[in-house]
Amino acid sequence: MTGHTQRGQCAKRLSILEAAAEVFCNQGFAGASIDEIAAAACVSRQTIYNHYREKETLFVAVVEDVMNRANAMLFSMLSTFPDNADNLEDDLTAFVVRLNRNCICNHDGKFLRKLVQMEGERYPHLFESWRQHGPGKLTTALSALFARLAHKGALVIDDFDVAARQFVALGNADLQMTVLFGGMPTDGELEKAARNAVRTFLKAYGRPGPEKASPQPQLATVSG
Amino acid sequence: MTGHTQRGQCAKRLSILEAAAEVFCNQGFAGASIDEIAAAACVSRQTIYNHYREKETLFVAVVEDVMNRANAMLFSMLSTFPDNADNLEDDLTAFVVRLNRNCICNHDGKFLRKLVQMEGERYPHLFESWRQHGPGKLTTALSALFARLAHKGALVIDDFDVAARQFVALGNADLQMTVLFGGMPTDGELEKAARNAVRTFLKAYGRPGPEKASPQPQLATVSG
DNA sequence: GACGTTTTAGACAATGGCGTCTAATTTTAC
DNA sequence: GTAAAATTAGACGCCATTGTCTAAAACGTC
Repeated sequence: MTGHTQRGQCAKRLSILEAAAEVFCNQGFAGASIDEIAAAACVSRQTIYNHYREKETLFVAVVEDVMNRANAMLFSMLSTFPDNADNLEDDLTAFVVRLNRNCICNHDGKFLRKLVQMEGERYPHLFESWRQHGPGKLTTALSALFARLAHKGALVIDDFDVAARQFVALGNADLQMTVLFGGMPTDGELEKAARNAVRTFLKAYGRPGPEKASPQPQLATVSG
Repeated sequence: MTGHTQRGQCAKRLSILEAAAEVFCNQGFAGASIDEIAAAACVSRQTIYNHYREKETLFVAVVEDVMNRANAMLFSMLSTFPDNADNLEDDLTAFVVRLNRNCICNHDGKFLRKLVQMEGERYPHLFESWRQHGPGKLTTALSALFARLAHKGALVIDDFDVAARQFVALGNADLQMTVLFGGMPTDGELEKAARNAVRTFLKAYGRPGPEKASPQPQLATVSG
């Protein structure tokens, strides 16, 4: 190894991280065994100890890895905000669908939620970082978006932060159980959930003006 | 033992269940040790094996015990619904405060949430029962309440089930992080969160009629 | 006070996981 | 091709935990 190391290592590393994420997620930190991780990664136990000093080191590395992926995904999502106020309902709906699919209900989202619940108190620094870069970034960005839209007159909002948190909460309202048990909703469920969420959000915060926010005022909602 | 057994046992049983709940919640099933539970319960290890055949038996008993308490609490809450439409905002707010304090953010709520996340896949029957008797009962009851209120003309709702889920989701929107990390919000936070939730809910579903739903249309919201 | 039950402390074997070590083998770099 | 580095399988010591067992103590009831 003459300096820039990585290559054969890299494949093994990724294999280990992936397998460890799976096993930690299913068994928890205490329940996960290094041997099981090694087997799942098709790697010898010693190789794991070669890369990570001990079980805890591996665990922290796994969490950081998943967090990085999740953060990158969130960041790429936040750059696709709807910025003009035409088609606001459809744009927001599409955003919620993608947010739920790519950040909340996906593999990494499930992993982080489980881990925060299970080991959050044991690694406060790790999960404080998650909070800031995940939910924190999301609500901050949403808050800014809503401020822009309110400035344009497309929304009527008194507290942008509250509205942002409520937006996220509404986006998950119909998926709570699926999400809690780790399932992935179907495309249809994602679509329905997002539509219900945005419809209610706009009923509460949409401009009351030209009666355009909700096209069919009294039609039955797509039920969950 | 002359027939109806229980008495000295009962105290020990409760002590064991309480301690086990604490330890299981903090360490997870795999991480919890019988000795630690015994020590926390001020009981010898053999006594535990005397009441519960093995670790898993104890675990199931603990979950069922907590679920029963939580269900009883929820049931008592559901009987205190606001039923008349005057003071709807205040009544709903008070309900959300109590719901969050007594069912969502309290000890048992935290325990069940953690356990559902951690071990839900390993005990599907147990947690299906939780889902039905907990969140299921809650949204059903809320749905019925909203139907009554809509019938009276106090609310305008197209899909009662969706509205019920959204109501719960909004009630937690401002507390997500506190709840996730197992903390108990202060009274002030509970009050603010509930008020924000109900205000938004009524903006979306309140009768638009005599401009009474939101007393100060454009005043700043109590921010979270 | 006597008897049956429950509890207790501790010893005990069995299991399984962690982390180390070694010697052989494979991969990589040059 | 050769040397350095990485990987592997497996054995090993160590420790924690589970669940059993036993003999003594505490308890409750009559």
